[in-house]
Amino acid sequence: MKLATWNVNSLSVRLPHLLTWLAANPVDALVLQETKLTDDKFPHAELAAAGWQAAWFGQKTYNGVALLVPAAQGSPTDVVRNIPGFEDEQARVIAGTLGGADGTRVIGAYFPNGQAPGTDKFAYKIRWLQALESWVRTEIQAHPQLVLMGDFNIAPDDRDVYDPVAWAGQIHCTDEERAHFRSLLGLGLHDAFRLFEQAPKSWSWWDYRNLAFRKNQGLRIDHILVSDSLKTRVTACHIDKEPRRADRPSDHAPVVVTLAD
DNA sequence: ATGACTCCCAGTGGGAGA
Repeated sequence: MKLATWNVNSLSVRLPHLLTWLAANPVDALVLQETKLTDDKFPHAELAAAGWQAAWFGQKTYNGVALLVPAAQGSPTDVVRNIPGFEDEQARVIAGTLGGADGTRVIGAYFPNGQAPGTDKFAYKIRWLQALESWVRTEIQAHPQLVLMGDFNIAPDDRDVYDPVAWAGQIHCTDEERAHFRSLLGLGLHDAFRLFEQAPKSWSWWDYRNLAFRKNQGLRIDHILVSDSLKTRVTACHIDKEPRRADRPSDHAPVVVTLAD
């Protein structure tokens, strides 16, 4: 089984890239972030024509998430949009269960950016992280086979940052954000990427500016966390840089995890 | 260099992203 996450930075702009990627990477589930589409504009017909069914949850201009699975597969069940009990005007979370009630729980999330420590947006990021943690705690109890993946907007460690000195204490790299990432791990989740030896300077995002991709100056902020019971089945996890080389690419690359059946 | 690019909604500029 393969599961993946990708921040597409506008699904209307990136739909051709997405269809190309899906054709070459027939995953069992893909979560998208930053679709930037209201629900009435979600391209479900184009995806269906390519063999993919979807659940989606979006808004105008910002945010927006989706969960894609092959049309031949059973539809995800118990689909949840945003964090239950957490009032939020922003569309950031979509969850569904694959393979029936005792199957794999997939949570796709677009974590808040947070702008800068001390701002209202940072305070919102922290509140959102606290709400996510308490919800995921109960979700793992209900669904031991759980994966939490998406654009976390947190670089967990200095090795996930191209210039840790320049980024010290900056957004994505603050102690407070990193402590929340560790809190998620404390729920019994594991960073699938770090279960394996990886090349140094592995990033999932590169700024559009400054020739950052060409110079490989980026951050690893897109993650796949797997629960204890899934961890034993994980056989690989990689970042697919190929779509970042395309014309008009997203600034993020997909992350893919492979699990033994 | 408080930049650099890209997206969006707007509307001939500005906010947000990371």
